[in-house]
Amino acid sequence: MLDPAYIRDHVEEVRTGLRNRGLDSDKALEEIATLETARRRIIPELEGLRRQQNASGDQIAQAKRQGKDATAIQEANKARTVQIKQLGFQLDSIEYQRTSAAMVLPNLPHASVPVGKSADDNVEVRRHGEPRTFDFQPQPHWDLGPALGIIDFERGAKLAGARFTVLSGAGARLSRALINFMLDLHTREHGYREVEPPFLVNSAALTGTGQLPRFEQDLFKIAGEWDLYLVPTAEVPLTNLHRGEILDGRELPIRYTAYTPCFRSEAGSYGQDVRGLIRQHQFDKVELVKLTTPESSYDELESLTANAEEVLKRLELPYRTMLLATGDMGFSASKTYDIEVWLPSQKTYREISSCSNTEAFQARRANIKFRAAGTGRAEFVHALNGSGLAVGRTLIAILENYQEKDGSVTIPTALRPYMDGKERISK
RNA sequence: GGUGAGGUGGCCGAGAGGCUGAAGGCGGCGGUUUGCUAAACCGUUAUACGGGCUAAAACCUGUAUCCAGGGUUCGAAUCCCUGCCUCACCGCCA
Repeated sequence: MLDPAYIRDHVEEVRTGLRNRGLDSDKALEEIATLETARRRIIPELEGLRRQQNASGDQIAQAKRQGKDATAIQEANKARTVQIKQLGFQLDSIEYQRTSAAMVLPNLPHASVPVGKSADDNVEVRRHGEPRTFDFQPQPHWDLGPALGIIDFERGAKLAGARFTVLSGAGARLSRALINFMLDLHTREHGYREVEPPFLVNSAALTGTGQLPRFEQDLFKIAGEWDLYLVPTAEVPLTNLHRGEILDGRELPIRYTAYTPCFRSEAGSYGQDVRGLIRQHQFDKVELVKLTTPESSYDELESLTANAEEVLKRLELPYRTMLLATGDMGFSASKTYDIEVWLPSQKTYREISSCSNTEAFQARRANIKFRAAGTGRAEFVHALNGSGLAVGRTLIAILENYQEKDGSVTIPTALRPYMDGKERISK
């Protein structure tokens, strides 16, 4: 959430930032500014009344102790109590409206983010590895996988419907190997603490990271009287671990990694990536989350992105890293790098990780603060997140990039210790 | 699912209508002492939102906050209702 007080005092700056994201927010900003002003008119009035009430309350107490009559003061207070209650409800209503309006606005882009309408305006910042040249026609994974008997789309559909898939045999094993490989890398070498969170989260957590209230249609909600949703990403439980806390500044940065399945309804994505494992209702992901100070958050974004890229380097998969333009960024992000892996069958780079600095946007929603060394004021942390990596898409990339003419797939060297030393998947 | 007991500051724990932002202890921070460490002693120690002062802070001041939301009352941490959560026991169960 953007700070309503900041919006009031910097309407033009906020308007420009949101316009760069392709959003016409004039009405919303005006509403927030107006509500904020109204709020600051009511607060002193209300507090003045309460102050009088407190003072005469003391008078009553004193009179009673001395055995005097205090009926007159009591009567005056009675009237004022009604007034205070009414004004209090009015203030609650204004604050509710103000927060509701602010909650649906996305984050402001960082100054280093290229202004642009769409993914076409994203900027490539680096590229690693050479796409392999094939002396045969490389197959897409949706042909390779079923042919090897390790991916079963039909049976996935039988069990749960479209966009659900069964991995079996070496496919299931490869997926588990990838999860372990990624978690080991991030915990042993990159300093992240491994977490196994709940795979269901409540609405408060989803509000903290920004999925709610605006994107409920993208989530799977548990039926019945439960306030629970399937996690769309481990970013939600990991970032919310410290919701409502004030952290010791000396503990920062805090780095968490978790493997979770992720569940997304993919509402409105009909027709996109209908084939294969690219876009599923359920997929596995190893996530990276950092909570840090405002001073260090952009350095931490660079290292977090590098941590995710390292997975691809070790797996010897060609990728490029894109700096997203203002129009292509997610709701909560101030700045985002997408890592895209080469897919030979599509002859293109496809997103396999998205690494973002949300600055104080999520921290304000989730109320996560820190206090600099010992004393000092509590202020909002900066929260970062990134995929490290999406497991299903990594599996696709391995199948497609490491395929051989006979339809078998070589297992990347780095992964072999996790596959009982196996070098190849074949029929 | 049933029954019972509870939710007070970073933690433990008192308070049972006004004198309580809240005793006491622990922890944290600052200091005294010390060759260093420990111990001891002294001081200090919540958050949010307003107002004042300010370049900005510091600071001063007000209001709110004892799980949350309602209610009773001139006045609620304290009484009543609802919800949420925790613990214990029973049942069921990986």
